[in-house]
Amino acid sequence: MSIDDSSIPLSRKLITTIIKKGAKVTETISSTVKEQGITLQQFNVLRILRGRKGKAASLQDVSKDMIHANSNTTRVIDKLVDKKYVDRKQCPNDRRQIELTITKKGLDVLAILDDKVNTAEAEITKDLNEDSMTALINELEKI
Amino acid sequence: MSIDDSSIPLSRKLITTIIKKGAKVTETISSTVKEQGITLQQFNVLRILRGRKGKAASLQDVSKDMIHANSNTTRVIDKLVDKKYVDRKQCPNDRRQIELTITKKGLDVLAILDDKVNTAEAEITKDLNEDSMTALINELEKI
DNA sequence: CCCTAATACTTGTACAAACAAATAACATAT
DNA sequence: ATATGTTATTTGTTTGTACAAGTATTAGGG
Repeated sequence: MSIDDSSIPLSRKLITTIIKKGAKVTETISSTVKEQGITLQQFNVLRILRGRKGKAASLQDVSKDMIHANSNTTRVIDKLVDKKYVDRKQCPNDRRQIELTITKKGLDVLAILDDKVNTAEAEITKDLNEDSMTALINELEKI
Repeated sequence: MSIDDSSIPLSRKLITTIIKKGAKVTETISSTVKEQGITLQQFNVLRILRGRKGKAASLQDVSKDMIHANSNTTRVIDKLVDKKYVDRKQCPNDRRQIELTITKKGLDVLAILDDKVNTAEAEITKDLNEDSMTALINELEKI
């Protein structure tokens, strides 16, 4: 029973692997963006806002693309506003909503990080070719 | 440029997928073990100790198999000792070390959770066959 | 209009993780 | 024996996450 791993269901092995690799990748990218003093969550928000190309986003718009979407989104954005990477103002049409836009300063930070993150990502996936990556993505999407 | 995703490197797409799926799987298993009032970290420690089949483990032994191995391991174990799921005593040969063993009560909790976790894991991987899972594990190990 | 419900966001609190420093016990060299 | 360094574990502090409740604004039915 402990001679090999045959007693461990394959699904458990896969799930353990996904959890561990997820944690490893998260930590690698986190430490990369931390060089510019931001967290992975903050980095993701900045990228989401940049992706809107000037169009304002509400808090919900941002939340739904985040990994841990919840009430803490407000506080993640607080930090970005403090750093002047994001502008937040009340939406005139619906005063419950907020309008979020990335600032020039925010874009500058992203520009610096783009290269470093690309490099980190390439390093992580260096032992995989394009076909492997495509296959991995497709299979992981079934989970 | 925004008509399809061709401007996004494949490695980034893969890494985003791994991070998201890792978070999703972590949350699913976490909420399963929470039914018995323990966290995923505590659950992992219990399984590590069970795997030693009576042989005592030091804090380091446990730490090196944990996902977030660090100083907080002490506090994770504190909780398990409080719940009487784990015994902790000083090692007589080297009084710096501690000897950790799982109690009957700890084994009982694991027995209850085994079924539930197996079910959750099977549910997560239900759209994958054995070959896909094996392939996934092998490819993920390259990361 | 007024009341109730729904929506959008914020705040409070408890718990967990990251990072750094501290304590205690042992090992080695003198 | 004593000082020095190393190992094993613990503690302190700050930041991040989960969960629940609160506030403000709008929408819709009478």
